[in-house]
Amino acid sequence: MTGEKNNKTTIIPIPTIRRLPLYHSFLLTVRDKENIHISAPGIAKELHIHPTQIIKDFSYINVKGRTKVGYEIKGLIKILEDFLGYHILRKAFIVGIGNLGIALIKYHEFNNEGMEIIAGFDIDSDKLETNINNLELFHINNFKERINKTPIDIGIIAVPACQAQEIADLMIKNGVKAIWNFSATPLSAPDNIIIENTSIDSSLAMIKWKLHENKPLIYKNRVL
Amino acid sequence: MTGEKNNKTTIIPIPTIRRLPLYHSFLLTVRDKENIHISAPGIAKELHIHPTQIIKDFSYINVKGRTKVGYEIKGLIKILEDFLGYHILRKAFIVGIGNLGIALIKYHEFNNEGMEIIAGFDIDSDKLETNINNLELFHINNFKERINKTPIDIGIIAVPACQAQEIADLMIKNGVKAIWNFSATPLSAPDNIIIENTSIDSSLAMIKWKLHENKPLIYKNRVL
DNA sequence: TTTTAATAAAGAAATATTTCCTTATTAAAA
DNA sequence: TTTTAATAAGGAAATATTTCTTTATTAAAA
Ligand SMILES: NC(=O)c1ccc[n+]([C@@H]2O[C@H](COP(=O)([O-])OP(=O)(O)OC[C@H]3O[C@@H](n4cnc5c(N)ncnc54)[C@H](O)[C@@H]3O)[C@@H](O)[C@H]2O)c1
Ligand SMILES: NC(=O)c1ccc[n+]([C@@H]2O[C@H](COP(=O)([O-])OP(=O)(O)OC[C@H]3O[C@@H](n4cnc5c(N)ncnc54)[C@H](O)[C@@H]3O)[C@@H](O)[C@H]2O)c1
Repeated sequence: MTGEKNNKTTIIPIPTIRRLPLYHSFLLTVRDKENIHISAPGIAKELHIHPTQIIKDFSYINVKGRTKVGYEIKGLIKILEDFLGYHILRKAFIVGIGNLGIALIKYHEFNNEGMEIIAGFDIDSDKLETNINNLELFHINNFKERINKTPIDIGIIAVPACQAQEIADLMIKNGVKAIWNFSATPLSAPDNIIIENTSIDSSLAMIKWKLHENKPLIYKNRVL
Repeated sequence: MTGEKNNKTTIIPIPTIRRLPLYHSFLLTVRDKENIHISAPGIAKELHIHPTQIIKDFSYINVKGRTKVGYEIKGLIKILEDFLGYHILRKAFIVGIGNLGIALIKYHEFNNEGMEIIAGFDIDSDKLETNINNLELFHINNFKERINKTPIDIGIIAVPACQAQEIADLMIKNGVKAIWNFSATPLSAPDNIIIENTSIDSSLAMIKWKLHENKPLIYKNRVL
């Protein structure tokens, strides 16, 4: 949340945090191209984010650019990765080895972004037979036992909406610090538990509403 | 974007739109339970959204509650579905029949939320052999031909980041109105094209940053 | 019937976030 | 070398969003 600037503590806006991985991803695509530097307007053109927004975002994480030149690409990538903790590998369990669960397990990029899924759980024994990246799969009844053996930080929920709260409670009871919820139902949790709702259905709602209204956004350039 | 209130046009905040499907999903879980009504504080307790926020959100779509009683659940569900256009089925193509693409194709709930995926495309011919829900699969080279035969509103991008812009350009050139982008790279598009970036990686970044900072949110109750 | 307490509504205030404006810097062009 | 134009930076302003406060309503309790 905080970044030091001189001595003052500045508060980093949540939307800024959400944009940082976008910058990171974009910068990877321009690294090793002809230029060593990229300017805010240069990024803005591709990402449809206002250039001063980009400069502000970078200033929150104490990144300074050079006038007339911009930002050094590789250095910026490094700073973003450090800030976002890509080099600190957090252990995770995933519950729900369904369609989405399998996609998440197979997505290797998470390892580069600092999350390692080390076990999967399902209530359906048939699902435990499948081999996905050699991931260890267990029945949900074994959750407590496994987490006691290997404590984890992140619990990923990919079960149907009606089961999500139950699994969340199980995770919280067993010391999970952060819950990543892919079900459409928001979860109840104590304030000390980090909850991230990735609601794919909310995204669809946004698209459908924009199609229906067919009006420009209030903040034209807002990407997230 | 707009809701009529008396004669004045009110602007609906984007975060409100994103919360509406969460209310909808939650209300489904309490429908057919003992109570006919639910109050804003009642919803707030489960969803960790401030009760006055909920009342405000509902007021934007002209939903009125009854003092001491709250909101009639079934009627509210209906209004939300109408507002979000769940009953208007929009046609969609999906490009990228990989791990995530398959999960999205298999997710039947989209049909209830007003989106029907009617064809899939990939560059890898092997992928076109797989049978997923009997969906018609084509080589990406046939995109233009297929869209001319059956115009669609929504193009879903589930290809690797480096290919995403190319596919977006193809979609735009062929009249797609809205692009739903699951790749980590934000896309460039003319202003009249609706772009929705569902950045799963941004969500992870948020979790990792909160784990690292271990500080409360500024807006405590913010769920999206 | 009267009182109490829970609630919605509406507007005000507080807070958060983006965009604008002005200045300073500096690479590249003249 | 001097000028020009592109850019970053920092603060101000504008805008957006959430939260608070007050008031009115009404179901339930007394
Ligand atoms: N697939 C998608 O593209 C998609 C899109 C939007 C939202 N979602 C959400 O993601 C979640 C998962 O979706 P899906 O398509 O993978 O569903 P799915 O039905 O394919 O998989 C759900 C899995 O959870 C398991 N499960 C159910 N109850 C369980 C329990 N108590 N403990 C452990 N495992 C349990 C099931 O056996 C199944 O394997 C759902 O909440 C869905 O709404 C998915
Ligand atoms: N799987 C996940 O859980 C996950 C998580 C976060 C982000 N993503 C993003 O979603 C996207 C898809 O991820 P995935 O895991 O399904 O990857 P994947 O590699 O499994 O699938 C990608 C598919 O796209 C196809 N493809 C490549 N170039 C193409 C082209 N030009 N035209 C048509 N098809 C083409 C490939 O043949 C492949 O089938 C990626 O951008 C990824 O970053 C996925």
